Amino acid sequence: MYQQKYDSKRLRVRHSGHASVFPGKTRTKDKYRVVYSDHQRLELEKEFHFSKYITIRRKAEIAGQLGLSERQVKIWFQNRRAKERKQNKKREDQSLASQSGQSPDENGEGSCKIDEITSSDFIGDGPINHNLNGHHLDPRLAAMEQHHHIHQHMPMNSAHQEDGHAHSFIPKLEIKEEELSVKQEHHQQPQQMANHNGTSLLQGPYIQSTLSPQATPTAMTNHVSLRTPPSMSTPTNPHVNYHSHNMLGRNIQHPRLVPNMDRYQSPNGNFVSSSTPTPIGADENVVYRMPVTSAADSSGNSMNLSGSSDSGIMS
DNA sequence: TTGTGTTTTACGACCTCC
DNA sequence: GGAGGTCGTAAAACACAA
Repeated sequence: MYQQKYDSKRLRVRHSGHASVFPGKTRTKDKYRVVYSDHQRLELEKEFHFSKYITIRRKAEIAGQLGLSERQVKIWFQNRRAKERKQNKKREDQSLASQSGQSPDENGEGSCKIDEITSSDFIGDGPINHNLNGHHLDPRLAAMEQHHHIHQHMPMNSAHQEDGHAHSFIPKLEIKEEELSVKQEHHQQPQQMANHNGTSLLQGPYIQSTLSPQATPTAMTNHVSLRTPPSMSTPTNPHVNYHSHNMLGRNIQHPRLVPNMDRYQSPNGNFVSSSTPTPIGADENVVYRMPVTSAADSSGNSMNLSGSSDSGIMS
C-alpha cells in the first residue's frame, strides 16, 4: 500500500546509480545517516535473498564492492532481518484477523500487497513475479533492476548463479571469467545434500517454490542453499537448542551457533570439518538454508529450526 | 508549504558463543 | 573480551494529502 507508492516514487524521484550522499559516513561523523544508492540497496537485497545471514568473507567483499564499511553491511543485514520479521508478524496478524471472520479488505489491504513481499515470500509460497528468463522476481527488485538495467552486467548475481544456484530472482547474466573465479570462492559447488539420516534435503515448499518454471531436477540438485547445518539436522548436536529465552523472556536466536559449527555435511551424509577440503570444495562460505516450514520468527514466537527465516551461514 | 506517516540508517542495550 | 545476534529506538529521508 503505502510502501508500494513509496518505493515507486523513490525510484522516480531519486537519482540512481550512486549514493545520494557520501557512502560510508556514520552519524558519529559527518552525517547522522546516509542514504544508500539504489545500486547499493539492490546488491544488498540480492545478497539477502541469497542468504539472510552474510558470511564474514562476503561481508568484506560486498563492503568493498559497494563502498560501504563492513559494519554498515552488517547493520544493514540486521535491519533487513528485522524488517522481514516485522512483515512476517504483520502478515501473521492479518491472517489471524481474517481467520476470525474479518476479510483482509476490511483492513484496507488487498489480496496481495507489494510492501509485504519479503524474501520469505520469495522463497516460500508468496506472490512472485517472473523476469524475462522465467525466474521469479521480487517486484521491487524487478523495478530496481529495470531501473538500473542491471541484467546486463551484475557480478554479484553472477557469482551466485554460476554455481548452479537456482536463485529465484536472479536474471540470466553474462559472466566474465574473472567473475567466475571469484564466484567459486564465494559459494560452493552444487551438491545434493542428505542429512545424517540419509534423508534428502530436496524437499519442502522452499524447493518447490524457489525453482523457476523451467527448473529441472538438476537445478534442484544444484541448489547450493539446500545444505543443512548440522545443528539443524541432528538432535545429537550440542547446539541443537538453537533458541533460548533471555531474562526478559525474549526468544533469542543464536546464529553464531551455526557459523561456528565448523562442520558441514558432505554429500554422503557425513559431517566433515570445514577446514578439511572435500570433493565439493567446502570452505567457510558454505551457505546453509533450510526448506521453509515455518514463518515464525524470533519476535516472541518459537522458531522452527527448519524455518526459512532463520537460515544459517558459515563464517 | 506543511503536517503526518512510513521507511531507512545507525546505534545502544542485552544476549550467547567461543 | 570480542563477535554478531535481536530488540527497541532516534533521526534523516521520503511520500503524500491537505
